[in-house]
Amino acid sequence: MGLTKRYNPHTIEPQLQSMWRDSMTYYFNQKQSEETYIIDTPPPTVSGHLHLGHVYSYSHADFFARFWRMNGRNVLYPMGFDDNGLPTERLVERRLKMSARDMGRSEFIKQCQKVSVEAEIEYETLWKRLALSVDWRFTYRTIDDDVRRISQLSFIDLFKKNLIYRKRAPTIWCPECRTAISQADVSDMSRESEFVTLSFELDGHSFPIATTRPELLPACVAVFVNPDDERYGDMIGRMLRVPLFGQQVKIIADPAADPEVGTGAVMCCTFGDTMDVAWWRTYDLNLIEAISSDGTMTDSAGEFAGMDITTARRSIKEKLIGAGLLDHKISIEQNVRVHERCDTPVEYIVTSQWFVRILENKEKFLENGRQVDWYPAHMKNRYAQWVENLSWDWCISRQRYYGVTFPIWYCTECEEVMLALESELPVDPVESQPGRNCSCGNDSFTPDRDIMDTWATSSLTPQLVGRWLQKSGFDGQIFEPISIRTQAHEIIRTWAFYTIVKSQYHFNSLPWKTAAISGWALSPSGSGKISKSKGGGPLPPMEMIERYSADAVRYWAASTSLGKDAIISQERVQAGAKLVNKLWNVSRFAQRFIAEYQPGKKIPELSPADRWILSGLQEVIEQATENFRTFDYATVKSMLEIFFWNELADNYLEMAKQRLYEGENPGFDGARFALFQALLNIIKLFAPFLPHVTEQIYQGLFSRGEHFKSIHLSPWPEKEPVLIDPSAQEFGQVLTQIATAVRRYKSDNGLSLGFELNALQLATPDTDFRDLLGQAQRDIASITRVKSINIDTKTYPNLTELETIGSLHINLVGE
RNA sequence: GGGCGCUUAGCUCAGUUGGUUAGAGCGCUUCGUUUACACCGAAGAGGGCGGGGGUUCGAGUCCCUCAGCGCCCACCA
Repeated sequence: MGLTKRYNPHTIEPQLQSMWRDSMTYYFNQKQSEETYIIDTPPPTVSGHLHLGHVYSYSHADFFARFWRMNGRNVLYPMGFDDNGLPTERLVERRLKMSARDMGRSEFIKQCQKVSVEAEIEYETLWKRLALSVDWRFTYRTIDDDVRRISQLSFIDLFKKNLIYRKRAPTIWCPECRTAISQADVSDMSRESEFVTLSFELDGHSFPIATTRPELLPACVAVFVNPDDERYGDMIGRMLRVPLFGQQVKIIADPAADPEVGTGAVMCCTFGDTMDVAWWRTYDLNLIEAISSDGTMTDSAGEFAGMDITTARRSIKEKLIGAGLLDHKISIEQNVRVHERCDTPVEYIVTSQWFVRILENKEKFLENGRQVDWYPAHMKNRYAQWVENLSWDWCISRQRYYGVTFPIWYCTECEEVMLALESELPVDPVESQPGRNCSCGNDSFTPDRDIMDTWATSSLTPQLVGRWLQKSGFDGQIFEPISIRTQAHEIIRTWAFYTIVKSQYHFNSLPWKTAAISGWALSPSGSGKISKSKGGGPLPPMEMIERYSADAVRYWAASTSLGKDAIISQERVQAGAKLVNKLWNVSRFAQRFIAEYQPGKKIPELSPADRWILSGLQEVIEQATENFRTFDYATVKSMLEIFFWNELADNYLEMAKQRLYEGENPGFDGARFALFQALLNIIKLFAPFLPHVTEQIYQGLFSRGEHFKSIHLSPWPEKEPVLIDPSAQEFGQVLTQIATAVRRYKSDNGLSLGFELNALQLATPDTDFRDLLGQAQRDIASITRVKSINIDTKTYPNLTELETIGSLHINLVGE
């Protein structure tokens, strides 16, 4: 099969994708005994729209998959979909403009499933079009039965190991989503806020206290001052009267109260922030719940009961002003903690939730983090810092609907937990009953109606991928660390951390040996000029692929190294498209000489140019391989590009052309051999990045000789030590410089590069140098288009001097 | 407040363990249809590597320091 004149990615790419699918190119071989390479790639969560950030980091995983596959590993590269949980729920609520509560549990779940399926199709279509070399037979969905079974089993295992507990306690709460959330679900948001100073009352006198949250006055249970604050020294232990609400609260001294802030006295409410929670615990204070789980004020707020938080704050302030109890207010920039899924400020309210014990094992998790190889290495710090700063156990229960249910019921008599049996999993406790008696003899139970945090399930992806407990999968079960986790940096604190937790608790092992952390793709809009000059933001991934090709988009994704954020750049994608085209054209040029050719065992006689390019090739093979092993795909890509374009295409081919065109001549075999080797190896090295064009070239020129059905199943290049020749590489530089000197002459004189010059004189007193130049006569003549080359010991008068390189003088004869 | 990363041509980025005149792509200038390619080729212009100090025969490359940007974490009455 020959190469067509033009390479059209829009038709070829889908054709190749079908071919790979039909010939099961990316299948993991379950029977094969070769070393496996198992990839734990993020199951994307339903987000509503796909962007190039997805393409960016998933491409990186695919580079590794393809590299290791060509290196003989039996690669298992599955895809998953994290369809359960709040992201899907939020999306459904947004789309239908209706809350889950209003829709009803079963209808809502139905809608979530529908949206999940649609989103998954969209993802799968994109992944396939991008040519991720996924084995789609192993796809998992976090809402599927077998995944729910594993997730519930995980719960039961943790329960039996006493690593999980249920407790009624202050919990981080999202009033918008009306569920408990975990520390990891919280992020910061900066906003304008009003810091007001209120008059508390001490023995008939005003006692000013500043706060941003006057609506919490009904929940005020104490006031704290710093023990060293002279203003308050004699007031400690006395009682204050809370404005408007009238309850009496004690003044307590605690070093955490900062004399510099506000009036130095701070009210403690149950609960305004984590400090309040800590004080409440330490001093065993009263509990007054001012805010209910739906984000409205409770009866404790008296006339303000039922108002939402913002309205209550405003109303209470107005009332305070009216009563002359609000001294003054100032505007401040305040950082508030918000639920990252909806940006709603979180509250701390007392509820019963399930927690996984993580605080007591921080040290172990830090140790495990140190044992993982992080790429880039500094991502390890990010993990460590998160673990060190953890201050809550992992709350895994959510008062939501679409997710994995807890496999438990509570006895209506003694409230003891009844676990489902492993054989019953997956189970929805709302839909069934234990069918056996509680240890107290009672046979009536209430189900746990919550669902699990989505991370409680996705933290098991190494086990899902490893087919934990599935007899239908591999022989045996894979619990040992799998090869690699690829993910972006923002979910180190969630996905990476929780995965380490689960593997530790279930198997006392690491989940994976290596974590490769990608950065983000950033929109160019923030950086000014680019978006202005090109108009508008980045294209959606599918449009980008359609406009330029999947290979071109992948090229962009390979252009910024692991861990770094990449600006989305159409220019960069375009450069990828040009590279694809160049690869095609070089191959079309080569086709004429190597289509029927198969190099023999014996290396033919090589010209200096042949030796130069072949030695350079060995160096590229070696360095590309080394860099790929340390996940530095970006260096590999750029090194290949320079070698291919600047050295092979721009210079070597010009040096070899004469010998190639002439056919049977003493230099022909060498040129053909070098061209064959260089091109075959280059397309193999490019294959992980540009799977389509390299495959098409391989099918056209090389597969017949190599006997592999796909370049992606062919072996990765290995360097040939006999072809390594440092002096040839040095001399290659000289050849290039001679070419440049002549090209400059033509350029300066407005001559075409094809213009035939009569004679070139190369003069040097160095005998060995002259000998080499003699061997390279045809190489030089070919690239310079000079009819004759005179090699002399010294220059003569009346020559046009073009360049001097060391002892070598390059002169033009008689023009 | 703590941590991490970044700061190299107009733009987007490479610059290995410190070593000759700092690189690429895009953009720009001039020129050019050579039996692969105008999605091309050639020749150029353009930066002295954020500021300052130091180590060294020699530093984008190591050390100190300052500044700006970004991210993470903490605080956030």
